[in-house]
Amino acid sequence: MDNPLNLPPGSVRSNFGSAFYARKPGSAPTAASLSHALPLWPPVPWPTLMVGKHHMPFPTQPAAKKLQVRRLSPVLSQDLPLLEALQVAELPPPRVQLRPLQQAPPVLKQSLPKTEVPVVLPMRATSVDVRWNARYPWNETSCESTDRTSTRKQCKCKNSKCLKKYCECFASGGYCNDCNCKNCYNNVGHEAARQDAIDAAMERNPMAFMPKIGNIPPHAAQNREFKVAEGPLVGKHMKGCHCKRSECLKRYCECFRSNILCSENCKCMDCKNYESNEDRKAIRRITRHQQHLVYAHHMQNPAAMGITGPYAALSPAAEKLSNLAVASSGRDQLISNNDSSQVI
DNA sequence: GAGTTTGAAACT
DNA sequence: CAGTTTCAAACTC
Ligand SMILES: [Zn+2]
Ligand SMILES: [Zn+2]
Ligand SMILES: [Zn+2]
Ligand SMILES: [Zn+2]
Ligand SMILES: [Zn+2]
Ligand SMILES: [Zn+2]
Repeated sequence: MDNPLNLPPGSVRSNFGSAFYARKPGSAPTAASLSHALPLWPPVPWPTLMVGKHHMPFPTQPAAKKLQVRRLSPVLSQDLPLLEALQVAELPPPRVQLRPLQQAPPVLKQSLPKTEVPVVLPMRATSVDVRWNARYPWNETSCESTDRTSTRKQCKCKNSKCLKKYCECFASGGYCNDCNCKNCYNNVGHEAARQDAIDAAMERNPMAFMPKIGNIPPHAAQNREFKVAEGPLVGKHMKGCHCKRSECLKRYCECFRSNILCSENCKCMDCKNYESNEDRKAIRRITRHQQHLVYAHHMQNPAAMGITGPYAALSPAAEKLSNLAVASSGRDQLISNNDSSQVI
């Protein structure tokens, strides 16, 4: 969505490989990594892997998981098409393919602070969500909002020209569109510079524009049902987070903001983003509640939402709840007890 | 709205 | 690779 103009989108699809390779014939490292990466990737971006370690604080199981997977080639061919269908995403296109398409969709933007749903694609097939970048969860579930609102957040970059991954628009492979950035080069008027930036980012990290969250659902994928909305979490962050102070229960954590549990890929400290954690459950509960409130509010007065903080648009009641959540996560005592019963 | 905190991305 | 700096979002007040 949002990629208005341009589109690079396609990229994802079938052309991963080509895209990668396409660019600089020269870069050795890149090529090397890619080559080995390629085989695995095509379809679902991150097939699976697993393993690992993870220090789970408690007994809980690693939520994460174990999945196994296998399959490679066969999948490839199949999946590709699927992916293509589902995803519309955008990826920075290799230079070659740029297409000047134009026009930007209307895009509506906005939404609540939204939580990001990781998404699950209910639909057809397969799978997974692929979000291009955890930093930007825009993904909306297809069913839900798909049509309308293509939610996208507007960046407010000031020093990066929106040509570094610090910019969420750029990081997600999209162009800035109706953002509040300054000195923005992430637009069709600066295509050359943008492409150079893409190349540079890819050179630093060949997987720079690959989805950060991989799902893995061999079987899950096949079962359409899944838990559609909400569920906690399907998928895992491929690089894992490295949080030190947020306990992975604040949006500073990419796993948390993508609504997925931390996995063995994460190297976080004092992580509470694991299945059995009570603080996490409480927060999720509240978040959900907020969404409802917000949604309701939104319905009433669409114009109301703002840009402000996460809870800004919430009704007072919601705000209180959110505060409560925060407090609880912190360390207070009461929280947990109070909720003794519930949760998810 | 200004100021602080946070962790990814970039840089050395 | 580790350590540091930069950056913009998330959060706080
Ligand atoms: Zn930007
Ligand atoms: Zn932008
Ligand atoms: Zn911009
Ligand atoms: Zn984390
Ligand atoms: Zn994590
Ligand atoms: Zn964690």
